[in-house]
Amino acid sequence: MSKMDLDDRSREILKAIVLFYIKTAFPVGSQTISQNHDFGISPATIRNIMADLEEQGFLAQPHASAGRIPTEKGYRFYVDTLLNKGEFLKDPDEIFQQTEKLIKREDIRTLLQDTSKLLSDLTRYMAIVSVPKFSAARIKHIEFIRLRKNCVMTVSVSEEGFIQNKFFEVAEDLSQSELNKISDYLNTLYGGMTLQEVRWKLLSQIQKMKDLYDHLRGEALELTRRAMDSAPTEGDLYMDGATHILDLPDFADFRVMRGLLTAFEEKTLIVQLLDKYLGSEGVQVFIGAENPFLGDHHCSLVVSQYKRGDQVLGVLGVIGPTRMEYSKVISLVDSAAKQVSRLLEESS
Amino acid sequence: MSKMDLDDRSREILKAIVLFYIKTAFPVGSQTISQNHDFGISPATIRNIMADLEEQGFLAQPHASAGRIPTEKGYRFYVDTLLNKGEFLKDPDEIFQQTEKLIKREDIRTLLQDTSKLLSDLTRYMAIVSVPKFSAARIKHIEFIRLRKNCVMTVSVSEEGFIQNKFFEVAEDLSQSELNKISDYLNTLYGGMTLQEVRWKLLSQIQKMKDLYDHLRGEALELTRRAMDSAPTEGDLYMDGATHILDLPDFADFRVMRGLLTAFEEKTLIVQLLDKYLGSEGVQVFIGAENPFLGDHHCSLVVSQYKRGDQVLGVLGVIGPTRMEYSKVISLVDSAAKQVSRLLEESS
DNA sequence: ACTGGCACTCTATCTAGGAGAGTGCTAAAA
DNA sequence: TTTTAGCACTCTCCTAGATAGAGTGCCAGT
Repeated sequence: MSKMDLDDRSREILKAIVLFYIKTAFPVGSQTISQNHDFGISPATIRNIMADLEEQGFLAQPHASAGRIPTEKGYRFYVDTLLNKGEFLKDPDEIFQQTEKLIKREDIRTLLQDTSKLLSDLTRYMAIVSVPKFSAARIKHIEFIRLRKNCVMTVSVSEEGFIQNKFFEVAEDLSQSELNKISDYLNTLYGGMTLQEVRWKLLSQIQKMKDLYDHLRGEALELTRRAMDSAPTEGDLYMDGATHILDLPDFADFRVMRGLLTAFEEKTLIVQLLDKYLGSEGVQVFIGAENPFLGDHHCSLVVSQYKRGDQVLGVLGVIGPTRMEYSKVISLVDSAAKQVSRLLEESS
Repeated sequence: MSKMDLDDRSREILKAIVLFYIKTAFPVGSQTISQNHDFGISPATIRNIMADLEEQGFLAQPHASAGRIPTEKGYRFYVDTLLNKGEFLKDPDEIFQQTEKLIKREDIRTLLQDTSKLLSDLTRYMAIVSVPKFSAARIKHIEFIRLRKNCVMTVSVSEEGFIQNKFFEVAEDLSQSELNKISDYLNTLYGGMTLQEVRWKLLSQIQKMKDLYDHLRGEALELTRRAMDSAPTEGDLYMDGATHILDLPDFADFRVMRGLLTAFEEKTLIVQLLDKYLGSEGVQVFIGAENPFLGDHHCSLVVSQYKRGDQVLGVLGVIGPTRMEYSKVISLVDSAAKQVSRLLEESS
């Protein structure tokens, strides 16, 4: 057979090894395979095939006289071609419908947070859910509130129901009714645009400024500029189930576990990387070194985008050891992404 | 000497043992003490004193022929009477002023979150900061926003600048201008009251209802009721530096560490217990089993309240092993609480 | 092309023994 | 009466060696 093309029997055996290792976390020997499956061949033959698979890079031995474990290439082959539809969870969506009631939909952030918790509980791995960048969201409503003398707060609400708020000091004290006027004006003028668009429009269309100036007091202009200005909360991240990974034998090595957890203390970096590497539609699987930020931690990443209409809002997914129950996790992540999208879409 | 009254020399030795153990995490032997201090007595004498201290419950031996380690009672005595003012950090406040710039004060939640991060970075233990219960906060502003057909969102802002938001479906579609009227009415009528007070007033003063009914459409009443109704976000909790505890030799026992971390996955429980056990003013220290929720985890808790005016808003503090650098942590927590209070107070 | 047999390798586990640290006790010294 | 030196004892930790077990690779036979 050609170097990269495996015959059926080799595939079956590779699959058996991957599945067994996923289940037990122990290196798999030829005898184990022969006992648990009825391939009709002896352990010796299996040994030969295993040696071939190792030569081609799908398997590896932890040490010379141990069983085989899958390499990252092995997992990749398993996920890409060995994992067929029938092996996904029968009804992941049903699970989500059962647990839908758990999700308090009073608040979108709560929805995302609950989804994160749910994913980690169901998979027993670590779940992540990214919170959309606010600056890309369409503004539904903007409001200025006078907190106290010379101190004003703005609250912006996006069409999806996300909220951003911001404080600032102003030189001249503005009354609440004056602030209301500014709010009203902005809402009619800029409603439905993204923060970025508003900012751009505000800065470029100077002639509009005159118009604004006529309606409002001078400070209002400055106030508006500052409301739009400065980096707003760029994507945040929810994480759950970090303690699950303490239970995994894969992370028995203290340093690996620690490295993994500290990597996640810098959430913003993770969000940026997620943004960058998540191009295509649907569930994506990154195995081991394929993902840049969990590189040396023997981790895999299963993620999918969630969206509203055709706008991608954020990503959600699961992080676990490379030795992960891919079939289960992939279907759960897929299902969760669809569920969140559906809830955001609902009656839009 | 009486059973509970230690003479000066015993105190000095107890203190030396506590300090040494805090520094090294190894059981302290009589020779170690005699070498590192010049008490002018021989190891044998120290041994006798140590035996006395053990009998009185201040020290314990991990096993029969090992050095001594402090018991919880030992730590308690150290914190209460052996730790004198001079040993606190010289200028904890200076540290905070240096790092004050780190704190983006655009958002109160961010202030609290940054404080939590700062505390954990400075102490290298785990930091917690509780977010005030919203229902007890005075409402500064309430706003209804029409998100889409039959779906309304309310945003409430407290005087301190905390935000709560909530979605709900309404039977009849209300326009934004109608919602604005409701907002205006509620703001004039109920501004400055707590959510609890508003709810109570709304339910009890039925005659007021008539008034409200005259001003607004029928659904508005229902809307208002629902805005005030249902458990709002009861105190949340920020945590930082959980990974620090992975570095501590005290938590080398996997189960202890795991238990500790999972205890914190249920944040709400911790918040409730904090509320309950935090009576008095200033910094409080709970050592080992003295605190109910970290009981068997060899943990101590150093917490203080932060407030605005004379209203206690929440608590902040540090969780670490019983073998904790109390002098440093106590001054940092004290300083942090004062700093947060000051920032909340500022120009109020 | 497959299989059984066999020698070999490597790990994990158990045990024994020795080094080291620290204690408690006793008897002598202050 | 208090402190000290000496000493036997105990317990942990580390190391080394021996053993069992699992799994492999290879070879010769089917």
